[in-house]
Amino acid sequence: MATIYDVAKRAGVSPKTVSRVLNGDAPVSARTKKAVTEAMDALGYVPSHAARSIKSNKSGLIGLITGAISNADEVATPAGLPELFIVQGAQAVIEHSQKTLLISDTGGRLDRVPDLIRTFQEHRVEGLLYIADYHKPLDLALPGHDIPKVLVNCFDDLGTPAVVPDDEGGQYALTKEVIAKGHRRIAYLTLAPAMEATKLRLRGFKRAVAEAGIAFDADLVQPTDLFGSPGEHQLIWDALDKFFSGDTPPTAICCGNDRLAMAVYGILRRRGIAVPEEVSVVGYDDHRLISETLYPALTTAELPYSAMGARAAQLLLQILSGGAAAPENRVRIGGEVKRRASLVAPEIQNTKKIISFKGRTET
Amino acid sequence: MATIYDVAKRAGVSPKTVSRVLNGDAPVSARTKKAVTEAMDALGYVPSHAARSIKSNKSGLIGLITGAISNADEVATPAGLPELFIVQGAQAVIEHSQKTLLISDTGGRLDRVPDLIRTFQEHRVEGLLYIADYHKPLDLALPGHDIPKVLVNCFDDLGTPAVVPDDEGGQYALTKEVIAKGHRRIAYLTLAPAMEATKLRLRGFKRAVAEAGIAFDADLVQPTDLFGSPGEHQLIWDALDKFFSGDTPPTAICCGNDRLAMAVYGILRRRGIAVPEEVSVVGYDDHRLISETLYPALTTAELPYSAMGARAAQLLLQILSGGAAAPENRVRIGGEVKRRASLVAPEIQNTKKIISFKGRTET
DNA sequence: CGGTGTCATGACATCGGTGTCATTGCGTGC
DNA sequence: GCACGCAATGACACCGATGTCATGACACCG
Repeated sequence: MATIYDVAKRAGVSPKTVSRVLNGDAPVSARTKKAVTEAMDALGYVPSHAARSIKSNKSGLIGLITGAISNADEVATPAGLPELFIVQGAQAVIEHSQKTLLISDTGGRLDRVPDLIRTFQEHRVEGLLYIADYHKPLDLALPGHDIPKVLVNCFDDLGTPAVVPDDEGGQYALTKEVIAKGHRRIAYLTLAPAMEATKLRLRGFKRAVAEAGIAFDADLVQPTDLFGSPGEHQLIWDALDKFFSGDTPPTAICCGNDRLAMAVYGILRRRGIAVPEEVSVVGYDDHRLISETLYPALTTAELPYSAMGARAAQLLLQILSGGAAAPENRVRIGGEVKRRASLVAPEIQNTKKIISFKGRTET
Repeated sequence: MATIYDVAKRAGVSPKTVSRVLNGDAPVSARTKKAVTEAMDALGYVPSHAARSIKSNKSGLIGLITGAISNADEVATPAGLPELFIVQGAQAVIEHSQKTLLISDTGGRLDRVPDLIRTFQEHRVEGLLYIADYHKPLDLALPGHDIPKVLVNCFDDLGTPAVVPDDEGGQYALTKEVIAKGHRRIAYLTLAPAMEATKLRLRGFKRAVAEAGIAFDADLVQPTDLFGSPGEHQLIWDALDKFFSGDTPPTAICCGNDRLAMAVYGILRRRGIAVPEEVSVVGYDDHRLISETLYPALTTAELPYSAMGARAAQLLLQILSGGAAAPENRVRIGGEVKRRASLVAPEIQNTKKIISFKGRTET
């Protein structure tokens, strides 16, 4: 690879002058500039990042640690793949900041994190984004005390800046939406009770129900945690069985995430219960691959991963530029309720169970 | 950040000796080694990658270009998210090679690729993996002639090494599986006809059908291309309508991908046709989020993205180490047929349409 | 006991850029 | 006509590592 010396020799100037043309930080005559530019083109010269950063002591790199790439085939992980949207959001912001994102993957193994951070340190990253696969307390002590960090989708109790989803607010808004349609008997198939998201969302669910003057019925809340395990479908089956064997079955079912809703669709079909004609179903996440493709399309609460990534990146850049020192160290990002065909008013349920195949119109 | 000089001063040795301890490339007395190690720990010293690479003229970096991260919410893209599994496969191999993967994202915009490659050149990447979002001819001329490259999920006509899925073989094997169950009337909802995958898979489908002595019925093949568009469900609905309004409706439906199969499940349910009791359904991709979660679970052909990524990375590393110059420049990777509940023999169809809700056992 | 080989270590140059300071040439004001 | 200022450029040191070569201290051999 050509160096600045090669360019200088070819253009008949000193290396320093080539440097000036590159950076435009000092006056260079038009003639000289032209000669240098031509020499650079002829040689295919590209400046060496390494040489620059060694002198300036600035790498222009932002490290990002995620398990998303390796978790991608881990159906067992509750949130699963969408974590990548966080990466996407961060990438979009970093891209506009003259910095380069260095993405590393844990390979799903937390014990690799220290190695990854070590590699980042070798590259002298200026800041670090740590992305958890789902909303939870940080599950390890991050080394690299001197690197500014922003946590995403997780949080610690040391005051490290963190960006998390507003799970309570999201489930609250979604439940309000269900209630607004007229539902009073609302079942809730939650994710694992120990999960942060489950705790927060259940709080939002209860708040919405209470505000509507509906008595909370614990029998209508069932955890279905064995995600991706062979017994999962059976667990959901049993939970639905409980709901529908009671005297007053629910007219709407909230699901812990869209994936769960997808399984519920299939099991309800086998059970002979039509969605949304006999029961409305809503999810959580707005995993569009699921929510938009399911038939009928799924009403769900958006898990604002992309916005979280973007916000975290902004926060980090702000910290790096010496900006306002963490005003609040945990930022909660809210998402929208996505209204689709799976949620309808209970009054119109049971009125159009027979749908003609032909002549049907798309809603 | 501490330098090798700081460490040397603290340990009372020369910088070169510290270097020797770091690299273990020359004998150092045990006493000295201990002093140096302690100094490094005390100062939190981490060697500078930039300084190393400037001297050795080796960056140890492999560039990877993908649109996966940004495409992640693009339901409209046929293959969509799974492209990430390619990244995962590559990552896993690179990780074991003492190299660091530099991942960049096109943001879905091909015109950004030259910029990304320029950034890679500044970092002096030693090789480049270019990953397309679905199997297709390379859609742009890649700059950076002097960088060894491997294409993944795409190919050009310049002889650049490429790793692609064996679409024909995959559909052939899957169709053979359907036929082996006893099906003779097999419908096929394809992806867009112009797609590479569609052409190849259709070839595999026809080959399997022909080998079984089944006459190819063009009416049973319907393209359903408007992916993710609002009219998509309608298009599938119409195609299914055609299939089932004939005299001898199909007993099995092959779908262009798992997402399509998911939509088919919902529409068949609305139509009152049970899967797999009345019709078997198979997909393509083995997008596990879908194939394992759908109820009943989906029989499908694996799109071996992870293996493709791994193979491509191996190939690139081999080229970098001056290994065998591209023996064959297009490597086709085959995937397995994943047998799940959605495909059953036609004889047993229609025999168990009524399933009791309770007492059911998981298969 | 002197020559020789090995071990352990350091001095110095070098990689590809950039910061600092010096130098040259030319127009301008008095 | 001379001092001065500014534009344009170059010489040189330096960033943090490592390669090359030299050096001093021993041990071993004849």
